[in-house]
Amino acid sequence: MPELPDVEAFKEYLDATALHQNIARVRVDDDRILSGTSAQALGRRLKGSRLQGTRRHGKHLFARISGGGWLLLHFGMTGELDYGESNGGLPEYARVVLEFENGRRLAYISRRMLGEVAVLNDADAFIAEHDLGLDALDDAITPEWLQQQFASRPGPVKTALMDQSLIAGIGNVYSDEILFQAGLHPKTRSNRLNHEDLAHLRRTMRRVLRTTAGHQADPAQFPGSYLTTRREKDGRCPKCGGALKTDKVSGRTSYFCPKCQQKR
DNA sequence: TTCCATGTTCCGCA
DNA sequence: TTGCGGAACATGGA
Repeated sequence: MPELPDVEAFKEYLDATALHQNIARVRVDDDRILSGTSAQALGRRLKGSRLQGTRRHGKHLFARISGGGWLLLHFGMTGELDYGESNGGLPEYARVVLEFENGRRLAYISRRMLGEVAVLNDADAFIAEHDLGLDALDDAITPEWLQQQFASRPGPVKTALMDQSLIAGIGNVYSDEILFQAGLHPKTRSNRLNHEDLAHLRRTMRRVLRTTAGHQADPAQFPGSYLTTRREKDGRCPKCGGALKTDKVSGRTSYFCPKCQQKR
C-alpha cells in the first residue's frame, strides 16, 4: 500500500491517536527494521518523550520527538500502523511498539521487513541525503518544471513518475492510476510530452493523490472510474469496458487500457 | 513448488 | 555524468 496517499493516511491516523502522550517503553521485536540505531538507542531517545507532530515527504513519515529530533517511519511495501490498548494482543508482524503511559500503544507493522525505522536529528537533512525530489503535491511542481525535468528523459513517463529523486511519493499502483486518468500510455517517452500534456498530467496527478488520500487510500472507497481496483488478471477498463493489458516497466507490472491510454 | 507482490539500493551499460 | 533496466533484499500468499 504505502505510497503517498497511504502514508498521508498513516500521518492523519498517527496525528489523531498517538500525539502528546508520554512514551513509557519501546519494544523492538526485530531490529533489522532499524536503520542507523539500535533498540537500546531508540528506547533511550523516545522514553519519557512524546510525539508532538508529524510531517510527510513523499513516502516518508517523520514524527517530532519532544526531547529533540525526529522518529522516521518508512513503510516499504507492506508497512502500516496500528494504535490500540497495550493489554490487547499485538498485531502480527509488529516490529516496533511504542507503549504510552496511558495504557495505549502504537505498533509499526511490517510483514516483509522492507521498511525502515530510524531516529534523525534533522528531517530536511535526511531528505537531502537521500536525494528525495519534490513531494508529489508540492506546488513547486508546475508544467514548466516538469517540462524541464522531462526534457532529458527519453524513457517511459511511468519511470519518471516513480523516480523518487525527481518526484517523491508515487509508486507502481498510483503511477498507473494517474496515467490511466490522464489517458497516457505508461511507455510514452517523457521528453515527448508537450506543455499541454504536462499541464494535464500535473492536474491529474494532484487530483488522484488528493482524492485517494481523502478516502484514506482505501480502494474500496475510490470512484468507480478508477483503475486501481481492477488490477487483476482479466481486469476490465472501468471507462470503456475493454480488457486491460499489463506490461513490465522498469521491472514493475504496469496495468493500463490500450484503448484509453495512447502514446504521444 | 513456483511465481509474484504497492519499495529501495546497487551495479552495469549506453 | 545521467538515465535506465535488472537483480537483490525479506517474507508470505496464491
